[in-house]
Amino acid sequence: MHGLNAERIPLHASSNCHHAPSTSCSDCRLAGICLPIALQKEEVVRLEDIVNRGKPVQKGHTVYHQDQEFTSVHAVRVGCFKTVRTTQDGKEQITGFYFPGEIFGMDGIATNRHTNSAIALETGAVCEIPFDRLQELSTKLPSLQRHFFKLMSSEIASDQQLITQLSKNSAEERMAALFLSISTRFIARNQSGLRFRLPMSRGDISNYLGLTVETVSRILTRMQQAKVIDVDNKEVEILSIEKLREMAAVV
Amino acid sequence: MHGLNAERIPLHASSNCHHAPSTSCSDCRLAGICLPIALQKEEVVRLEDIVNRGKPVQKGHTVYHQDQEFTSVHAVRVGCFKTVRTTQDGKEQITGFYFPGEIFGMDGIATNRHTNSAIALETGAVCEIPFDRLQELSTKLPSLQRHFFKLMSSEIASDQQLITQLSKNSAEERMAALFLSISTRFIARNQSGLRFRLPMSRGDISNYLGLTVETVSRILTRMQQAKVIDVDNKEVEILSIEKLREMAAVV
DNA sequence: CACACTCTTTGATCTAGCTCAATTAAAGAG
DNA sequence: CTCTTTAATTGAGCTAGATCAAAGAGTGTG
Repeated sequence: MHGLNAERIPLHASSNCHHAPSTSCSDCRLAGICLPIALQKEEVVRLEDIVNRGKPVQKGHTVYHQDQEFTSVHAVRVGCFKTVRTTQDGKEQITGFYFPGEIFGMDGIATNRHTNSAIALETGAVCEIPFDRLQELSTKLPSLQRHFFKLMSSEIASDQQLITQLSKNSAEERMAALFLSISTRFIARNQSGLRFRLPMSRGDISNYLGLTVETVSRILTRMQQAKVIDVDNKEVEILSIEKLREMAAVV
Repeated sequence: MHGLNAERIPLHASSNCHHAPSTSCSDCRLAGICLPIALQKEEVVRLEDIVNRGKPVQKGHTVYHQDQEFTSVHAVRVGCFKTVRTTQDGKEQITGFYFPGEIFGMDGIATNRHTNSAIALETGAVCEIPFDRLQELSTKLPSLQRHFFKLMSSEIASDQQLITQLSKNSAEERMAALFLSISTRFIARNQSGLRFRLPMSRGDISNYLGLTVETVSRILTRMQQAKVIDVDNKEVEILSIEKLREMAAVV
């Protein structure tokens, strides 16, 4: 990376750029889509108390490793992360991409060990939320408990959506659906849903969607020829969201 | 169905067959693998209080429909259930099979609507656990809260395992892994893990694994020729669990 | 207990997406 | 800025599993 991408970035809470991570949940610009969304002002203060805010993570570095002891869940502060599961015979499967405000790492709760590794797709930062303290706090703040149940349930729903995609949809449909999902998530953070930079490589996309890099590349050119999107390396412009929706044959 | 299968069945709590569902969680023969497992004796009593026990469900009937309001999670008492997600364009995907003692229906928590339908594969029964009361009770019984987080986390882990299977494994590997999983679950209920009756049709298996019926059928005959399993319609005998494990190339 | 389903198996063929191979473009490193 | 490495594209075949077709086995019904 020769320079910082204007969209993402700041690594130090001390930065005074308007995009800089805040030092508290209350005034974090992601409050509206992250954990605090479910809480009252005075409750957020108690949450802040247990959150370890804004740990920087370099591109390609892991937040936690598969099989490592599970202690915390994480919220994306800056950047984009992927969770990867490695099988006994060495195959790797990306199980999710996580954008700012989204929570990841809930896979380890059942066994107390992570079943995935979490890796930064670009230099970014995460907030760490120790799970035992979160659990304790949840018994006192029913809305937090409810929110967490919901979060895990959403994770289940989105995993099942991917299952359906992998099982029933064509390569083109999967790609269209992924672009729509990414677009939606940019919009949730008040960024353009029609023009954005993909944080992940072609390899990541193909792995996640159960395809090969070659197929992904070919479908991108095909979509470009069909004037559905315009792709220049990682820069994507959606030219026709309607066509994209048609292609996605939504799940 | 001309008669009752010796393995599953009894529909009325009043039955005095030793397989009959009990009228309380405490003396349910599934207590060791169902919800009560996480609780103290006196806590189970409070759980019993909110559980609506042993509702019978006829083969092919649904416990709840996709898009229907979510109010309860369910535990399998007798029989086997599948959860099915129907996409906007009419494709169906089975997202899970559930055996006695297992909990299903947690997909609806996030949106308050079910994202799946749950259908009985054979005549059976479920215990209904109203989620609002469960949530309330969870704030008072931390071990119940913890257990529920774990349950949802397991659901996430098993969905991600299926994702990996669909994305990276061959038809044969998927089938082997499914048989291993079913075997393990029979063992958990103190039934034979080497000889059992499949509760689901070839169509269900193929749908779940992202294959066609024809492929499933062909692989079954191939496995039989290789003396890995012996299949007679729905009756399965595992002849070599080692070979099966090799084939599964475990995820 | 015969009829009408539905489910399962088997065979023949086809194709979406994979594999292999080579080229071009981007990103770091010195 | 040049060099090296890694990522992305494009092309030419190949193959696992799909599709199409038909026969055989189960299951339930009047």
